[in-house]
Amino acid sequence: MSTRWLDDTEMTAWVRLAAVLELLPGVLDSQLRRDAELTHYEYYVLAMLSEAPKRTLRMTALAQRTNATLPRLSHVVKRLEDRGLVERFPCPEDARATNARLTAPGWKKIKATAPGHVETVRQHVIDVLTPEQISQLAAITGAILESVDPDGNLSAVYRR
Amino acid sequence: MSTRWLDDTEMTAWVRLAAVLELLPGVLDSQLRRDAELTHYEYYVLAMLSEAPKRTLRMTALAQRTNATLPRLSHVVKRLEDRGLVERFPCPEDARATNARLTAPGWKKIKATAPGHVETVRQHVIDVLTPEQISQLAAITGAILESVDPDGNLSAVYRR
DNA sequence: GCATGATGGTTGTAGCTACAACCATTAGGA
DNA sequence: TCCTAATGGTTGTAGCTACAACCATCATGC
Repeated sequence: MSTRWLDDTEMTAWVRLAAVLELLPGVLDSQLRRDAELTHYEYYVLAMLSEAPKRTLRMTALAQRTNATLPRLSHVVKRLEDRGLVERFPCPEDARATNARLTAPGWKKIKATAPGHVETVRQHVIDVLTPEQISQLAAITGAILESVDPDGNLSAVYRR
Repeated sequence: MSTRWLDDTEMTAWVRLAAVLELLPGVLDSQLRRDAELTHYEYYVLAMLSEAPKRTLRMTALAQRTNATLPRLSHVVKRLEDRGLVERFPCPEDARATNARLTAPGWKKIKATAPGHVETVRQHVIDVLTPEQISQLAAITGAILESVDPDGNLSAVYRR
């Protein structure tokens, strides 16, 4: 079976997407590390908790919302717990499960950090695109996510 | 100064892009690790060398083409050298510089690996998009790269 | 010539992630 | 009532990346 290579247009799109994949996370990480001593992933964990009812989520649900595996989340939450930004406690309804809850310092942290982070996202993504392009980007990334994660095991959030 | 928060459309686009940033690299990495014992970044290094004249590039040029910092590249090339896929030698014109060259086994490796990798890229990105969306993606990622890397210090490749 | 700064690259190390192994609890049958 | 499989989560460890420190060479001005 012969390979279907990429044509020029496809190659341009892919090479640029690959570059974004490589560079953008670093930009987000370094702003957050500099201003808040958080990685982008840690920020996302705090942000998802801050929007949840009672600022509490089960580990599995939190992993799904943050597009991560459970082992990764477990390590990250432990570190956040050591820093006093999050606390864990056993789930009353299911003894297997663990709940993660944002603490008061965690809430203050995310409140203080959000504006700078949103500004960074605007600067490098949103504000460099036209409104049409923003809609296009949502459709394109939606299609990619469908194929990367067809069952929505991770990232339930991106579905409308 | 008050924060300009994201509206619904902007938020959808950003959340999905963030999910792609988190999930797609893992998909690419695991295919390559499974089929060729290479990370996506290592693959890219070999691929850029394979397209260069004499399959040779200076470390700085290679770092630029692969969107990486020099320290990162240096570590990766050392590992590839240990595996016999790449070799390094001092640059004749500038004694400060180092050239990296693809070896014969490295050439065979990239030749054998490329079809499977292209297939993965097609499956998860190219083939899930319409031709219009592929053009849109190139424009969108181009704009993002302009802001992330305005001087083209990294990633000179994405420029037309 | 020879300082001084810029350029090109390597190395050491701390910290995060992936993967696999593992344990506890729950659910579903027979 | 067990037995088994599935679910929910944690832990250990190897391996990669980021950051800073470092060294050598080149270029410039005087």
